[in-house]
Amino acid sequence: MSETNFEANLEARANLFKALGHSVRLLILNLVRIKPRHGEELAAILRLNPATISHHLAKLTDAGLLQARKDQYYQMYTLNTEHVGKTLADLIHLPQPEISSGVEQDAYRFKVLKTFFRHGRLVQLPAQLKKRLVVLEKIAESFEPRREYSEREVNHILLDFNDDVASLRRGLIEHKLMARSKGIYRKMV
Amino acid sequence: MSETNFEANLEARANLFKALGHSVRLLILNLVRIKPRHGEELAAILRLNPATISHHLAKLTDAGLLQARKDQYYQMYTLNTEHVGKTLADLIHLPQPEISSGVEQDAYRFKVLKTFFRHGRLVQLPAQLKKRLVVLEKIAESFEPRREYSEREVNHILLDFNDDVASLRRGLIEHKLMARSKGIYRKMV
DNA sequence: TATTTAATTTGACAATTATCAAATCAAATA
DNA sequence: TATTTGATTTGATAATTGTCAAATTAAATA
Repeated sequence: MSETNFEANLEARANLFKALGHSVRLLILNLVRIKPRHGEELAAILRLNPATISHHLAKLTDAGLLQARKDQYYQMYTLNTEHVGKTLADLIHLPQPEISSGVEQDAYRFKVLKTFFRHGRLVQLPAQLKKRLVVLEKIAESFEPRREYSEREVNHILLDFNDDVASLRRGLIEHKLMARSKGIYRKMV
Repeated sequence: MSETNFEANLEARANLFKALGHSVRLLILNLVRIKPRHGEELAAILRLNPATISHHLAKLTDAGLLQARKDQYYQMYTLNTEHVGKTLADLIHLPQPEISSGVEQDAYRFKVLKTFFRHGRLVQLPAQLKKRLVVLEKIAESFEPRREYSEREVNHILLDFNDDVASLRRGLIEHKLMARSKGIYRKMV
Protein backbone atom coordinates (compact mmCIF):
# COMPACT_ATOMS: atom_id res chain seq x y z
CA MET A 1 0.00 0.00 0.00
CA SER A 2 1.33 3.41 -0.93
CA GLU A 3 1.77 6.14 1.62
CA THR A 4 -0.85 8.16 -0.20
CA ASN A 5 -3.45 5.43 0.26
CA PHE A 6 -2.52 5.09 3.86
CA GLU A 7 -3.04 8.78 4.43
CA ALA A 8 -6.29 8.83 2.49
CA ASN A 9 -7.65 5.94 4.53
CA LEU A 10 -6.57 7.60 7.73
CA GLU A 11 -8.11 10.89 6.72
CA ALA A 12 -11.38 9.18 5.84
CA ARG A 13 -11.59 7.66 9.30
CA ALA A 14 -10.79 10.98 10.92
CA ASN A 15 -13.51 12.63 8.83
CA LEU A 16 -16.16 10.29 10.18
CA PHE A 17 -15.22 11.33 13.69
CA LYS A 18 -15.00 14.99 12.68
CA ALA A 19 -18.56 14.74 11.38
CA LEU A 20 -19.61 13.49 14.82
CA GLY A 21 -17.52 16.05 16.68
CA HIS A 22 -20.04 18.85 16.87
CA SER A 23 -22.96 19.25 19.23
CA VAL A 24 -25.31 20.55 16.56
CA ARG A 25 -24.60 17.54 14.38
CA LEU A 26 -25.14 15.12 17.26
CA LEU A 27 -28.49 16.79 17.84
CA ILE A 28 -29.39 16.50 14.17
CA LEU A 29 -28.64 12.78 14.26
CA ASN A 30 -30.87 12.35 17.29
CA LEU A 31 -33.71 14.41 15.82
CA VAL A 32 -33.55 12.53 12.53
CA ARG A 33 -33.48 9.24 14.38
CA ILE A 34 -36.86 10.05 15.92
CA LYS A 35 -38.30 10.71 12.47
CA PRO A 36 -37.05 11.81 9.07
CA ARG A 37 -36.87 15.59 8.81
CA HIS A 38 -36.05 18.28 6.28
CA GLY A 39 -33.60 21.14 6.54
CA GLU A 40 -36.06 23.89 7.30
CA GLU A 41 -37.57 21.95 10.18
CA LEU A 42 -34.14 21.30 11.70
CA ALA A 43 -33.22 24.94 11.26
CA ALA A 44 -36.37 25.97 13.15
CA ILE A 45 -35.77 23.50 15.98
CA LEU A 46 -32.10 24.34 16.39
CA ARG A 47 -32.61 28.07 15.75
CA LEU A 48 -29.89 28.23 13.13
CA ASN A 49 -29.72 29.61 9.64
CA PRO A 50 -30.90 27.07 7.03
CA ALA A 51 -27.57 27.50 5.23
CA THR A 52 -25.74 26.47 8.38
CA ILE A 53 -27.94 23.42 8.76
CA SER A 54 -27.33 22.64 5.10
CA HIS A 55 -23.58 22.55 5.76
CA HIS A 56 -23.98 20.26 8.72
CA LEU A 57 -26.29 17.97 6.77
CA ALA A 58 -23.76 17.81 3.95
CA LYS A 59 -21.02 16.75 6.36
CA LEU A 60 -23.18 14.10 7.93
CA THR A 61 -24.23 12.81 4.52
CA ASP A 62 -20.65 12.80 3.21
CA ALA A 63 -19.62 10.80 6.25
CA GLY A 64 -22.34 8.28 5.45
CA LEU A 65 -24.28 8.95 8.64
CA LEU A 66 -27.36 10.35 6.93
CA GLN A 67 -29.23 9.50 3.77
CA ALA A 68 -31.10 12.11 1.77
CA ARG A 69 -34.10 11.53 -0.45
CA LYS A 70 -36.38 13.89 -2.31
CA ASP A 71 -39.96 14.28 -1.14
CA GLN A 72 -41.71 17.03 -3.09
CA TYR A 73 -39.98 20.28 -2.31
CA TYR A 74 -38.17 18.72 0.54
CA GLN A 75 -34.89 16.93 0.96
CA MET A 76 -35.78 14.46 3.69
CA TYR A 77 -32.93 13.14 5.80
CA THR A 78 -32.92 9.76 7.47
CA LEU A 79 -30.40 8.02 9.69
CA ASN A 80 -28.09 5.62 7.89
CA THR A 81 -27.63 2.71 10.23
CA GLU A 82 -24.67 1.26 8.36
CA HIS A 83 -21.92 2.73 10.51
CA VAL A 84 -23.57 3.28 13.85
CA GLY A 85 -23.36 -0.35 14.90
CA LYS A 86 -19.58 -0.34 14.71
CA THR A 87 -17.48 0.02 17.82
CA LEU A 88 -14.88 2.73 18.26
CA ALA A 89 -12.24 0.02 18.21
CA ASP A 90 -13.38 -1.05 14.75
CA LEU A 91 -13.08 2.48 13.51
CA ILE A 92 -9.80 3.36 15.20
CA HIS A 93 -7.69 0.27 14.65
CA LEU A 94 -5.43 0.24 11.63
CA PRO A 95 -3.72 -3.03 10.73
CA GLN A 96 -0.11 -3.18 11.84
CA PRO A 97 1.43 -3.51 8.38
CA GLU A 98 -0.46 -0.44 7.28
CA ILE A 99 0.88 1.55 10.22
CA SER A 100 4.39 0.44 9.43
CA SER A 101 3.98 1.52 5.84
CA GLY A 102 2.76 4.91 6.93
CA VAL A 103 5.17 5.89 9.69
CA GLU A 104 8.64 4.93 10.81
CA GLN A 105 8.03 3.21 14.12
CA ASP A 106 11.78 3.00 14.78
CA ALA A 107 12.29 6.73 14.30
CA TYR A 108 13.03 7.22 17.99
CA ARG A 109 15.59 4.40 17.97
CA PHE A 110 17.25 5.83 14.86
CA LYS A 111 17.35 9.27 16.38
CA VAL A 112 19.03 8.00 19.54
CA LEU A 113 21.56 5.97 17.57
CA LYS A 114 22.30 8.93 15.34
CA THR A 115 22.87 11.10 18.39
CA PHE A 116 25.21 8.75 20.22
CA PHE A 117 27.14 7.08 17.44
CA ARG A 118 29.69 8.80 15.18
CA HIS A 119 31.29 6.76 12.42
CA GLY A 120 30.42 3.53 14.15
CA ARG A 121 31.91 4.57 17.50
CA LEU A 122 29.91 5.29 20.62
CA VAL A 123 30.47 8.94 21.50
CA GLN A 124 29.08 8.56 25.00
CA LEU A 125 26.93 6.14 26.97
CA PRO A 126 23.55 7.91 27.45
CA ALA A 127 22.60 8.75 31.02
CA GLN A 128 18.91 8.15 30.40
CA LEU A 129 17.82 4.56 30.79
CA LYS A 130 15.65 4.34 27.68
CA LYS A 131 18.37 5.77 25.50
CA ARG A 132 21.11 3.71 27.13
CA LEU A 133 19.05 0.62 26.40
CA VAL A 134 18.75 1.51 22.72
CA VAL A 135 22.50 1.98 22.46
CA LEU A 136 23.38 -1.21 24.32
CA GLU A 137 20.93 -3.26 22.26
CA LYS A 138 22.71 -2.01 19.18
CA ILE A 139 26.09 -3.03 20.59
CA ALA A 140 24.73 -6.43 21.63
CA GLU A 141 24.04 -7.16 17.98
CA SER A 142 27.77 -7.66 17.55
CA PHE A 143 27.64 -10.84 19.60
CA GLU A 144 26.42 -14.14 18.26
CA PRO A 145 23.68 -15.97 20.10
CA ARG A 146 24.52 -19.20 21.90
CA ARG A 147 28.26 -18.64 21.61
CA GLU A 148 30.56 -18.44 24.63
CA TYR A 149 32.93 -15.49 24.97
CA SER A 150 35.89 -15.02 27.29
CA GLU A 151 36.24 -11.59 28.89
CA ARG A 152 39.19 -10.92 26.59
CA GLU A 153 37.03 -11.61 23.55
CA VAL A 154 34.23 -9.43 24.89
CA ASN A 155 36.65 -6.58 25.51
CA HIS A 156 38.08 -6.92 22.03
CA ILE A 157 34.62 -6.50 20.45
CA LEU A 158 33.57 -3.66 22.74
CA LEU A 159 36.78 -1.76 22.06
CA ASP A 160 35.47 -1.15 18.54
CA PHE A 161 32.73 0.98 20.05
CA ASN A 162 34.35 2.75 22.99
CA ASP A 163 37.51 2.69 25.08
CA ASP A 164 35.55 2.40 28.31
CA VAL A 165 34.84 -1.29 27.87
CA ALA A 166 34.18 -1.78 31.58
CA SER A 167 31.12 0.50 31.49
CA LEU A 168 29.84 -1.20 28.36
CA ARG A 169 30.28 -4.65 29.90
CA ARG A 170 28.53 -3.57 33.07
CA GLY A 171 25.69 -2.02 31.06
CA LEU A 172 25.15 -5.16 28.99
CA ILE A 173 24.95 -7.30 32.10
CA GLU A 174 22.84 -4.80 34.00
CA HIS A 175 20.20 -4.60 31.29
CA LYS A 176 20.21 -8.36 30.85
CA LEU A 177 21.50 -8.23 27.30
CA MET A 178 24.37 -10.52 28.26
CA ALA A 179 24.98 -12.92 31.12
CA ARG A 180 28.23 -13.78 32.88
CA SER A 181 28.81 -17.09 34.55
CA LYS A 182 32.21 -18.28 35.85
CA GLY A 183 34.02 -15.74 33.72
CA ILE A 184 32.17 -16.85 30.58
CA TYR A 185 29.93 -14.36 28.73
CA ARG A 186 26.92 -15.29 26.68
CA LYS A 187 24.40 -13.20 24.77
CA MET A 188 20.82 -13.38 26.06
CA VAL A 189 18.16 -14.77 23.75
CA MET B 1 -32.59 17.89 33.82
CA SER B 2 -31.60 21.51 33.26
CA GLU B 3 -30.73 22.82 29.86
CA THR B 4 -27.21 23.49 31.09
CA ASN B 5 -26.73 19.84 32.00
CA PHE B 6 -28.13 18.80 28.67
CA GLU B 7 -25.68 21.01 26.88
CA ALA B 8 -22.77 19.87 29.03
CA ASN B 9 -23.57 16.24 28.36
CA LEU B 10 -23.92 16.91 24.67
CA GLU B 11 -20.65 18.81 24.58
CA ALA B 12 -18.88 15.99 26.40
CA ARG B 13 -20.01 13.50 23.79
CA ALA B 14 -18.96 15.81 20.99
CA ASN B 15 -15.56 16.22 22.63
CA LEU B 16 -14.92 12.48 22.57
CA PHE B 17 -15.50 12.51 18.83
CA LYS B 18 -13.48 15.68 18.40
CA ALA B 19 -10.59 13.94 20.11
CA LEU B 20 -10.85 11.17 17.53
CA GLY B 21 -11.29 13.57 14.62
CA HIS B 22 -7.67 14.12 13.72
CA SER B 23 -5.36 11.84 11.78
CA VAL B 24 -2.38 12.43 14.07
CA ARG B 25 -4.43 11.44 17.08
CA LEU B 26 -5.72 8.30 15.37
CA LEU B 27 -2.11 7.39 14.64
CA ILE B 28 -1.12 8.01 18.24
CA LEU B 29 -3.87 5.68 19.42
CA ASN B 30 -2.68 2.98 17.05
CA LEU B 31 0.96 3.39 18.02
CA VAL B 32 0.16 3.32 21.71
CA ARG B 33 -2.01 0.27 21.19
CA ILE B 34 1.01 -1.64 19.92
CA LYS B 35 2.96 -0.72 23.03
CA PRO B 36 2.98 2.05 25.62
CA ARG B 37 5.05 5.01 24.45
CA HIS B 38 6.22 8.39 25.68
CA GLY B 39 5.85 11.80 24.10
CA GLU B 40 9.34 12.10 22.71
CA GLU B 41 9.10 8.77 20.94
CA LEU B 42 5.78 9.69 19.35
CA ALA B 43 7.18 13.06 18.31
CA ALA B 44 10.10 11.30 16.60
CA ILE B 45 7.85 8.80 14.82
CA LEU B 46 5.32 11.37 13.67
CA ARG B 47 7.95 14.04 12.95
CA LEU B 48 6.13 16.67 14.96
CA ASN B 49 7.20 19.08 17.65
CA PRO B 50 7.00 17.50 21.12
CA ALA B 51 4.76 20.37 22.22
CA THR B 52 2.30 19.53 19.47
CA ILE B 53 2.29 15.90 20.52
CA SER B 54 1.78 17.01 24.09
CA HIS B 55 -1.39 18.86 23.07
CA HIS B 56 -2.72 15.86 21.21
CA LEU B 57 -1.93 13.59 24.15
CA ALA B 58 -3.75 15.95 26.49
CA LYS B 59 -6.85 15.86 24.30
CA LEU B 60 -6.81 12.10 24.11
CA THR B 61 -6.29 11.80 27.85
CA ASP B 62 -9.06 14.32 28.61
CA ALA B 63 -11.40 12.34 26.42
CA GLY B 64 -10.55 9.21 28.41
CA LEU B 65 -8.96 7.43 25.47
CA LEU B 66 -5.45 7.32 26.91
CA GLN B 67 -4.06 6.78 30.37
CA ALA B 68 -0.82 8.36 31.50
CA ARG B 69 1.54 7.05 34.14
CA LYS B 70 4.92 8.18 35.27
CA ASP B 71 7.91 5.98 34.50
CA GLN B 72 11.14 7.70 35.51
CA TYR B 73 11.52 10.78 33.37
CA TYR B 74 8.83 9.63 31.07
CA GLN B 75 5.11 10.04 30.94
CA MET B 76 4.09 6.71 29.45
CA TYR B 77 0.77 6.60 27.62
CA THR B 78 -1.36 3.50 27.32
CA LEU B 79 -4.65 2.86 25.59
CA ASN B 80 -7.69 3.06 27.85
CA THR B 81 -10.00 0.31 26.68
CA GLU B 82 -13.02 1.63 28.57
CA HIS B 83 -14.65 3.50 25.71
CA VAL B 84 -13.37 1.74 22.63
CA GLY B 85 -15.75 -1.18 22.93
CA LYS B 86 -18.79 1.04 22.67
CA THR B 87 -20.66 1.39 19.40
CA LEU B 88 -21.26 4.72 17.72
CA ALA B 89 -24.96 4.28 18.42
CA ASP B 90 -24.21 4.08 22.15
CA LEU B 91 -22.27 7.29 21.98
CA ILE B 92 -24.63 9.22 19.73
CA HIS B 93 -28.05 8.36 21.10
CA LEU B 94 -29.52 10.75 23.64
CA PRO B 95 -32.67 9.65 25.45
CA GLN B 96 -35.84 11.22 24.04
CA PRO B 97 -36.84 13.12 27.20
CA GLU B 98 -33.41 14.68 27.30
CA ILE B 99 -33.70 15.85 23.71
CA SER B 100 -37.10 17.36 24.43
CA SER B 101 -35.70 19.23 27.40
CA GLY B 102 -32.87 20.59 25.29
CA VAL B 103 -34.61 21.70 22.11
CA GLU B 104 -38.12 22.58 21.00
CA GLN B 105 -39.03 19.77 18.66
CA ASP B 106 -42.25 21.54 17.69
CA ALA B 107 -40.45 24.74 16.70
CA TYR B 108 -41.26 24.17 13.03
CA ARG B 109 -44.94 23.62 13.79
CA PHE B 110 -45.05 26.76 15.93
CA LYS B 111 -43.33 28.77 13.25
CA VAL B 112 -45.82 27.65 10.61
CA LEU B 113 -48.79 28.37 12.88
CA LYS B 114 -47.40 31.77 13.76
CA THR B 115 -46.97 32.57 10.08
CA PHE B 116 -50.45 31.54 8.98
CA PHE B 117 -52.61 32.49 11.94
CA ARG B 118 -53.37 36.03 13.08
CA HIS B 119 -55.51 36.50 16.18
CA GLY B 120 -56.88 33.01 15.92
CA ARG B 121 -57.92 33.39 12.26
CA LEU B 122 -56.29 31.62 9.35
CA VAL B 123 -54.75 34.28 7.11
CA GLN B 124 -54.31 31.91 4.20
CA LEU B 125 -54.22 28.18 3.53
CA PRO B 126 -50.54 27.33 2.82
CA ALA B 127 -49.76 26.07 -0.64
CA GLN B 128 -47.05 23.72 0.56
CA LEU B 129 -48.29 20.34 1.66
CA LYS B 130 -46.26 20.07 4.85
CA LYS B 131 -47.37 23.48 6.02
CA ARG B 132 -50.96 22.96 4.95
CA LEU B 133 -50.99 19.80 7.00
CA VAL B 134 -49.75 21.60 10.10
CA VAL B 135 -52.46 24.23 9.74
CA LEU B 136 -55.27 21.74 9.09
CA GLU B 137 -54.21 19.58 12.03
CA LYS B 138 -54.52 22.65 14.21
CA ILE B 139 -58.01 23.35 12.90
CA ALA B 140 -59.04 19.73 13.34
CA GLU B 141 -58.43 20.12 17.06
CA SER B 142 -61.66 22.10 17.20
CA PHE B 143 -63.67 18.97 16.49
CA GLU B 144 -64.40 16.34 19.10
CA PRO B 145 -63.54 12.75 18.38
CA ARG B 146 -66.29 10.24 17.83
CA ARG B 147 -68.96 12.95 17.45
CA GLU B 148 -71.09 13.32 14.32
CA TYR B 149 -71.33 16.72 12.64
CA SER B 150 -73.73 17.94 9.97
CA GLU B 151 -72.24 20.05 7.18
CA ARG B 152 -73.93 23.10 8.72
CA GLU B 153 -72.19 22.44 12.05
CA VAL B 154 -68.85 21.92 10.32
CA ASN B 155 -69.21 25.18 8.41
CA HIS B 156 -70.08 27.03 11.59
CA ILE B 157 -66.89 25.87 13.30
CA LEU B 158 -64.68 26.50 10.26
CA LEU B 159 -66.09 29.99 9.82
CA ASP B 160 -64.22 30.94 13.00
CA PHE B 161 -60.97 30.34 11.13
CA ASN B 162 -61.64 31.51 7.60
CA ASP B 163 -64.48 32.55 5.33
CA ASP B 164 -63.49 30.04 2.67
CA VAL B 165 -65.02 27.08 4.52
CA ALA B 166 -65.24 25.01 1.35
CA SER B 167 -61.44 24.91 0.95
CA LEU B 168 -60.99 24.06 4.60
CA ARG B 169 -63.55 21.26 4.40
CA ARG B 170 -61.93 19.88 1.29
CA GLY B 171 -58.48 20.05 2.90
CA LEU B 172 -59.59 18.22 6.03
CA ILE B 173 -61.07 15.41 3.97
CA GLU B 174 -58.15 15.32 1.53
CA HIS B 175 -55.58 14.91 4.27
CA LYS B 176 -57.69 12.34 6.06
CA LEU B 177 -58.19 14.47 9.12
CA MET B 178 -61.97 14.13 8.76
CA ALA B 179 -64.22 11.71 6.95
CA ARG B 180 -67.58 12.34 5.24
CA SER B 181 -70.22 9.68 4.86
CA LYS B 182 -73.80 10.31 3.71
CA GLY B 183 -73.53 14.01 4.55
CA ILE B 184 -72.23 13.25 8.05
CA TYR B 185 -68.75 14.44 9.10
CA ARG B 186 -66.58 12.74 11.68
CA LYS B 187 -63.09 13.47 12.96
CA MET B 188 -60.49 10.78 12.27
CA VAL B 189 -58.91 8.97 15.22
C1' DT C 1 23.47 20.69 45.11
C1' DA C 2 23.91 21.40 40.23
C1' DT C 3 22.75 19.52 35.92
C1' DT C 4 20.09 17.22 32.66
C1' DT C 5 15.94 16.29 30.38
C1' DA C 6 10.93 15.29 29.70
C1' DA C 7 6.61 17.64 30.27
C1' DT C 8 3.98 21.60 30.27
C1' DT C 9 2.77 26.33 29.46
C1' DT C 10 2.69 30.54 26.86
C1' DG C 11 2.48 33.33 22.93
C1' DA C 12 2.21 33.87 18.08
C1' DC C 13 0.62 32.58 13.82
C1' DA C 14 -1.52 29.56 10.28
C1' DA C 15 -5.15 26.62 9.00
C1' DT C 16 -9.60 25.03 9.51
C1' DT C 17 -14.33 25.31 10.68
C1' DA C 18 -18.84 27.50 11.90
C1' DT C 19 -21.95 30.90 11.05
C1' DC C 20 -24.90 34.03 8.51
C1' DA C 21 -26.52 37.04 4.58
C1' DA C 22 -27.15 37.29 -0.07
C1' DA C 23 -27.31 35.21 -4.49
C1' DT C 24 -28.25 31.35 -7.33
C1' DC C 25 -30.31 26.99 -8.56
C1' DA C 26 -33.94 23.60 -8.90
C1' DA C 27 -38.35 21.77 -8.30
C1' DA C 28 -43.25 22.21 -7.64
C1' DT C 29 -47.42 24.75 -8.14
C1' DA C 30 -50.66 28.39 -9.79
C1' DT D 1 -45.00 30.36 -18.21
C1' DA D 2 -44.38 32.87 -13.95
C1' DT D 3 -44.11 32.38 -9.15
C1' DT D 4 -43.04 30.30 -4.99
C1' DT D 5 -40.02 28.03 -2.04
C1' DG D 6 -36.50 24.70 -0.36
C1' DA D 7 -31.63 23.59 -1.34
C1' DT D 8 -27.22 25.00 -2.45
C1' DT D 9 -23.41 28.09 -3.31
C1' DT D 10 -20.63 32.09 -2.44
C1' DG D 11 -18.41 35.48 0.19
C1' DA D 12 -17.34 37.48 4.50
C1' DT D 13 -16.34 37.15 9.22
C1' DA D 14 -15.87 35.00 13.73
C1' DA D 15 -14.43 31.19 16.36
C1' DT D 16 -11.79 27.24 16.99
C1' DT D 17 -7.93 24.36 16.36
C1' DG D 18 -3.17 22.92 15.05
C1' DT D 19 1.49 24.01 14.93
C1' DC D 20 5.97 25.53 16.51
C1' DA D 21 9.48 28.24 19.26
C1' DA D 22 10.69 29.70 23.57
C1' DA D 23 10.20 29.74 28.46
C1' DT D 24 9.03 27.35 32.56
C1' DT D 25 8.36 23.46 35.58
C1' DA D 26 9.26 19.01 37.59
C1' DA D 27 11.72 14.94 38.16
C1' DA D 28 15.85 12.15 37.94
C1' DT D 29 20.76 11.71 37.92
C1' DA D 30 25.67 13.02 38.53
